[in-house]
Amino acid sequence: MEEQPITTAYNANEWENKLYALWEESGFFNPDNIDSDIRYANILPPPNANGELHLGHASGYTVMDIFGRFERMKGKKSLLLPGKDHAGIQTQVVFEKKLENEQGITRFDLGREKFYEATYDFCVDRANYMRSQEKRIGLSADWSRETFTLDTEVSRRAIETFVQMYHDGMIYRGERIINWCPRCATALSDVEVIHKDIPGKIYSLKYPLKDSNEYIVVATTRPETMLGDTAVAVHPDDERYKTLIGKVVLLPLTNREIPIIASNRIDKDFGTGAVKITPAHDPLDWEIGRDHSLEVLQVIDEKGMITSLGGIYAGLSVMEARTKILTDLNTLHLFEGEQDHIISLSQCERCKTSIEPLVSKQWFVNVDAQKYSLKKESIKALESNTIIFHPENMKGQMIHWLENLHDWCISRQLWWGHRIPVWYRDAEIYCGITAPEGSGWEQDPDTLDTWFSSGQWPYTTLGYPDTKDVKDFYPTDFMVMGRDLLFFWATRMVMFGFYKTKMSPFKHLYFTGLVRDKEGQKMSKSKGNGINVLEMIDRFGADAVRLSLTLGATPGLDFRLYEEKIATYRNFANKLWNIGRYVMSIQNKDDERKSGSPQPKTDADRWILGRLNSIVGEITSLLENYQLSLAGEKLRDFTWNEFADWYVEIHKIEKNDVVLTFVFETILKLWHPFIPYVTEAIHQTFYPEKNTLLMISSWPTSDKTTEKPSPENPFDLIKNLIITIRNTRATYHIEPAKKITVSVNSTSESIISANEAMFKRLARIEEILHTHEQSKNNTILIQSGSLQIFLHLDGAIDTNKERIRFEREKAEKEKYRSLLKLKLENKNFIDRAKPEIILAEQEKLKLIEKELAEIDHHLISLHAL
RNA sequence: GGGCUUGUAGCUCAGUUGGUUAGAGCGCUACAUUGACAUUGUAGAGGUCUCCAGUUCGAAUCUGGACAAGCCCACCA
Repeated sequence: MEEQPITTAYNANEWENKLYALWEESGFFNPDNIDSDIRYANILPPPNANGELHLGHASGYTVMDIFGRFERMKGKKSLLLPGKDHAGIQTQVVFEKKLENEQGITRFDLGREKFYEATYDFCVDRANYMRSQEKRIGLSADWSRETFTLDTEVSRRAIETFVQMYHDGMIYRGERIINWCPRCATALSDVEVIHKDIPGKIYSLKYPLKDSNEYIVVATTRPETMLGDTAVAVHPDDERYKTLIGKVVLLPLTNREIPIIASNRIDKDFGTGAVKITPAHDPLDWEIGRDHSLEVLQVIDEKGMITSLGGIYAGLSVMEARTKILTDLNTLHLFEGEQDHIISLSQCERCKTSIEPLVSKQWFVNVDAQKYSLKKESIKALESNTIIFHPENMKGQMIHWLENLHDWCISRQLWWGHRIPVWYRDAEIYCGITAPEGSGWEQDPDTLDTWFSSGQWPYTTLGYPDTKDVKDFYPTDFMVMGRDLLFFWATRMVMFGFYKTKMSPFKHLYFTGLVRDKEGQKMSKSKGNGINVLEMIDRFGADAVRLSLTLGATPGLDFRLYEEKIATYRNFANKLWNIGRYVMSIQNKDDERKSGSPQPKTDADRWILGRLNSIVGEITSLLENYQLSLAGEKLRDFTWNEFADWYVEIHKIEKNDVVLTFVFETILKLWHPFIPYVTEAIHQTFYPEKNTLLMISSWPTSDKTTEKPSPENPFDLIKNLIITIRNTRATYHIEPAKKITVSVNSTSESIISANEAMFKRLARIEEILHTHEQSKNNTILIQSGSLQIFLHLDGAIDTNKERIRFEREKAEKEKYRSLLKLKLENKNFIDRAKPEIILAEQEKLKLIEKELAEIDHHLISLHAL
């Protein structure tokens, strides 16, 4: 790639597109170009083809890409397979609106075929746009394998499953009560209906008994449905109504005769305890109606209007009918009253129109069929831990949902989607992939629920059953989705996967939380509190956005995002870039590459290499255990607080270019999955001529045999000593520029001498006096473990300040000492803890005792002053 | 009605088999421009880990309960 200027600050905008092109051209997004026997696969959730990249996508993609890149660097053939979803109902709603707004026409003006073609073109166009946005977040997906749910092959495989299930007796067509959206004019499954509690009224209506002056009072929130009542139900044990069971009611307004029946589904304590039964327009009434073979009268049609069965109310809308019926009942003195009541309103998930429960002929999946029970088989598989859930509790939720699963309505009265593979000729019915031989056959006009095809996504995309990709990559390793998709998508994939392929479609199922705003509110267009991902990428860089979406986020739990947060991660990317600039400046000066096997010379070298070694081990194991956030945070702390703040500073005094370069290059590799752009940018600047990619460099390994650092590690002693000196200088308001003299006694001499240059520089020391006599006049004692030095202050020391400083230190240490003592005197602790831990604790105690003794000693001499 | 989740510094959150002298980032205070970085550095203040009981030698961590917040599911008309 062309050379980039090494700017003072990292400029993400100037790098990102070029780096992405570099990766894409390398061909390594495609696992076929990676030489390995180990494979890793993650089928990416297909976003709706009509959409735009939002934070939800970005957070999922970041998780997927981090693991994809991690596995690739570990040397696996790593496949991230992208795709797009036709999103049946949603796309049709969007596109119909577009037609209406732009051309003032409906889908009927175009006709089914033309409408389908136009929608297809629209999707292709939008998909291209969407793809370009997916690339911006740095997604290392294999675009050569990208699929669309309506691709010929993908469709055929999804349809094949319908046919197979049909012949296995798991799919049937039946007349049942379903959720009907009058606006979308289609049936919906239960999950596509949302419930919203709204304030409303519950009305009490008097139903006169036949041949009597008595009434039975029923309570209802939907009086208009009374036109279709075919019974009144009471609980069999309800004393108030026991004598009425079996009697006949004269339904007001229509004067139809309907029976009073007993059903134990009725709650005696709710309302009046008597319920009007409308089998055609209420799910519970439908069930009761079926139990008692009641007549089903459809009085509301598919547009939400009263049908001709509604007599004088025919042609009115539901709400008009409600008002008129209440007025009419009032006139007849049959309206007893109304009460405020919270109504659970059912709405279409897509267009928010009120759902009308209707009886309709639809296709259903029998989830508990005799030959194969999707429900039971899935639960069985989940209970045997075939899939590892992140977080774990989602598994229980899925099982619970499956246990309560009803048959799934899969036919939609839409034009956009997979056409149901069933043909009719008079009474004949045929189910198959293609139309049957002979003439006169007509295909079912309905399409399949979107989730019927996306539920099969992991294997239809790979080409189940017999392609090479299936053999190589199925079952897949990893699946990520927002927690809101648990019931829509995850459960369907589990059910289909076990049925069709006899195995779990993925080994790990990872849920991201929902992104919320700074106040914890859901982001939405209407609230105007949304954050535009692409704008954030433009302003802060994709790496910053990636970090802001993963660090501090817990699987399955919502998290808050706001600009300041993204900005701090932009600052981190910049920090890394500038560490890179420092490392590069060393290299350029010497005009040779210093990378190689690092040989430690100083205590600092040994320290940083030891720390690096444990960080490599920790990060690797955290990532292998899906602990993204923790891995990233540890890495950031190491990079910034240990490497940059200490080792880089020390390198300015005691140079070991090989160690510096080695540690930095290792850090770059560890960071690459999280922040691919800035790390690759640094790598490309490092080795412009070498044509290597950090993206496919090998993941660092840790040396597990290395000895563990002890608390008396020389570098840590010096480091703490320096911190204590800085602290004391601040207490005494000694100007940072002012250098001071210290005295060192014999016990501390060797460590101080070995680190003299860096110690002098970092603690701002002028001169080190080596005295065997502890000079106490006009000096302040500073200690760090067994290390002791005395600061010489020119003026008289402030005994009061000193005393406060030491009293405070003493109190802290005494607290610690008592805790240690308690622990070590504890029999159970001594019995159970590992010997090396006990030893370490004992060592700590000894050290504390020694320090405390020194402090006491010092306090006495302070008193003497 | 059932289920799930959360409650740790002013704010956002870590803290994974119970043992660290409870952490980070932002914000705040005081200094600082020393060979990359002010998108920076040094130091500091700030927490009875929501509350109550229990298990334990030891609990932010485990158990039970209370309180608060949020989410999901469900056919109370």
